[in-house]
Amino acid sequence: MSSFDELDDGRMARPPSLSQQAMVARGAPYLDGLNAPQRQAVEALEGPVLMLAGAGTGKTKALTTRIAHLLTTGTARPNEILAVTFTNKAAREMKTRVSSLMGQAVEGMPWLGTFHSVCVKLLRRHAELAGLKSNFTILDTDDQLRLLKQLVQAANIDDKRWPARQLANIIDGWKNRAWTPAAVPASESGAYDQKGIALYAAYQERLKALNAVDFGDLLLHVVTIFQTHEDVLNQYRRFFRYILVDEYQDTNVAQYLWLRLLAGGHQNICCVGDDDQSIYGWRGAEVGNILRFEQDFPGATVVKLEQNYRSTGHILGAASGVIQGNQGRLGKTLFTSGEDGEKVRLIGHWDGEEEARWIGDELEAMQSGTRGLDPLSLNQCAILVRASHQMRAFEDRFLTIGLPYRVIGGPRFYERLEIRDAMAYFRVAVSPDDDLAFERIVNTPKRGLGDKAIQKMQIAARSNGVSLFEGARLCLAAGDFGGRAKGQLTALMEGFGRWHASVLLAEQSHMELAEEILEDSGYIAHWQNDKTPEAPGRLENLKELVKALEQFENLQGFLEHIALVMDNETEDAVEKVSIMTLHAAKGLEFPAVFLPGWEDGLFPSQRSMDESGLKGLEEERRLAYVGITRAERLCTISFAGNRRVYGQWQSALPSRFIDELPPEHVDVLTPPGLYGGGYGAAGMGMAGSGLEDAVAKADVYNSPGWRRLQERSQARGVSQPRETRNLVIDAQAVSVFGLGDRVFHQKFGYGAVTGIEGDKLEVSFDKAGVKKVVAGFVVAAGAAGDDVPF
DNA sequence: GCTGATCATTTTTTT
DNA sequence: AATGATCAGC
Repeated sequence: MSSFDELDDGRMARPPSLSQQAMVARGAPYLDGLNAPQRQAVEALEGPVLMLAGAGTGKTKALTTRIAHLLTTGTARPNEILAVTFTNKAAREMKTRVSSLMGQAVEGMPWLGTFHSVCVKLLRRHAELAGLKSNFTILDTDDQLRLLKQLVQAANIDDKRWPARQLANIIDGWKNRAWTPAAVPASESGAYDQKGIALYAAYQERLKALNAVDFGDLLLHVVTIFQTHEDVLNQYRRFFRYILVDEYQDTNVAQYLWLRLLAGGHQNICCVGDDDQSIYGWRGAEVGNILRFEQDFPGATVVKLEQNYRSTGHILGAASGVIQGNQGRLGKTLFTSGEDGEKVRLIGHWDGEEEARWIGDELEAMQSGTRGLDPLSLNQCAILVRASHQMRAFEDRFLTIGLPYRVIGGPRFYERLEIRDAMAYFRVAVSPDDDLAFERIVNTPKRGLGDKAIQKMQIAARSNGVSLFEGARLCLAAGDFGGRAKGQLTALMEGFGRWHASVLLAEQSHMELAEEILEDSGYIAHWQNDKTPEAPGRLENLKELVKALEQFENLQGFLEHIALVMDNETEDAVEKVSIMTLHAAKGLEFPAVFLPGWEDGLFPSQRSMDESGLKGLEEERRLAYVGITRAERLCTISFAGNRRVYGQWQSALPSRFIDELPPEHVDVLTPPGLYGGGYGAAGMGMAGSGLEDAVAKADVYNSPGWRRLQERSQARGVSQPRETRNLVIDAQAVSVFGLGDRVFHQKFGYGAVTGIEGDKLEVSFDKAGVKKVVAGFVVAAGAAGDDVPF
């Protein structure tokens, strides 16, 4: 195990060097660029500090300057500062910015990293206290799931009725709350058909036997060690003299306990966060942590950063209006000294495809500059969606018009099948007793080893108390396999014998070794023989994987890195518009932002509201706030009346969040396609404009939500399109339908009303079957719809 | 043991 | 609509 040099606490009191004293005396230059609250947050070095930093208020600047200040004044040395973030990206950015503030590379800030990477370091030092060896492996969610599935099946549970995935979520939830199996409260005993707690215990036993941990364990084990070994805890309380925490609103209970334990002595903890940007509640984050900070750390200095340097006045106004709908906020009011800029634009569309089409056109127009705005490059534009399935409409559209785009946070490189297979090969080569990895690839490519064969190996392994790898060897020796299986498995085992020796001796470069493994195991050939269209891409990815090895000393180092750093940031020279989820957008900013899909049920997400009620709705609202505040200059919100979800057409009302936008900050755009000629025909290039479309679309624009918008725009003197005025059906028309009425729907055709629930109708359509539709989207047959030819 | 066909399922996801 | 999982048949 490595020495404790990073943790040297031998010289607690050190006089600042002369240069440091001189620096303090003349006022450090890095402080000059700060506003008053930022400066206060930077200079309050001792004791607990809560920095409430609204979106775009320069929180990273304050945080990094604080670190620089700690170092420059000689208050702390680099290795005495514990600074934790949630993402590798955030950690990297902090490192870079501290370095540039200091005017030199920061030598060893060994404890600036993600919660998980810091915990890995700690756990490797004290693995034995958690019943592990210090070279434990870190399982990803895939391994975790396969392991749980085995346990579920071993317990004779019908994994159809009780999916392993569900158990994984339950266990993750418990770990997030820092509950070991013994500590799970009785109130949870009903989980997973009463068997949850027992399976959790069995799972932890298996992990220990495998010398492995999952992501949740990294924190849980360290917290447990701190709680049960006071000497260890006290040691670290002395080492980490100053603690800084980024995105505090996203901490879960385990992380909270971890921080409280470490800060328990000196209380030199500075937490930065924004309760209005807490959007990971479904992942165990507790907004309560930040709301309770002052009780948890009495005497805390609370600093609010409210001056926004990112967005225009209208954008901030719209965001503030929306977030005000939430209860129990700590309450910040963002302001800017900049200009009001463009109002937030709001536009409704007939369906998701039209929404994508319109945004595509807008993006093209913006590149040459519109509305007096400077031309924007695609790199400066982003489309932020609630759910990833919304991305497809945009991808389809952008591919057809040849608009370059990049999807952020999509399927990640290291999560791809072929990469995971290859890494499993590497894992076995490094540690042959990595059972999960061995099991993954023992029959990939096909070696004639099916379930039965693997079962034999497992029995052999378990009854002899050895690894699966040794179990396979025993089975071979016992002559359990014949024919093809025997030959191929023998070859594979011999291969691993060679490769493992090569890892130990390090006689050849690890890149050569990696290539040899993939080649000689037949894995490359496996994809070369594969006729599916994605096979060439997979081979390409494998090449890239080997290339990525270059940056590492050896395979072990690579695997360690990969377990914790799964990001796939590919900087691209080509200008592209970014498409990502709202979650992925947190912390980013763009001059122009599009927020499509603001429909009730999609955003706010129905599921979120069903599962978490008001809490869920408030988290959705914070997501809306995060979305709007990503925009610097232009923010465009849109919704579609109809959308295809899981292959079925569904109608929806505009999001309730749209009604929460303060009208004075919003510009309601005229519905496209409603002009006979003009914009609709020329600009949109749409088929079927004119009366036919106007009649059909009148239904959408007659929905209650849309009518509210119309009223709003009318009130502000914006004229609505000529055609719609004549076609607006009175509000009562919505409730006019009765059971048995014949109705017409644009997508589903004619049908009869079979049920009424509030503003929703159940309609039995002649061709499309029974569907639930919003009353606003159907027309009484014999009224407007009948005369329209389709 | 492997392959193809049918059937059910479908959020957001820092590590 | 598309993907993944399971099951029947070879």
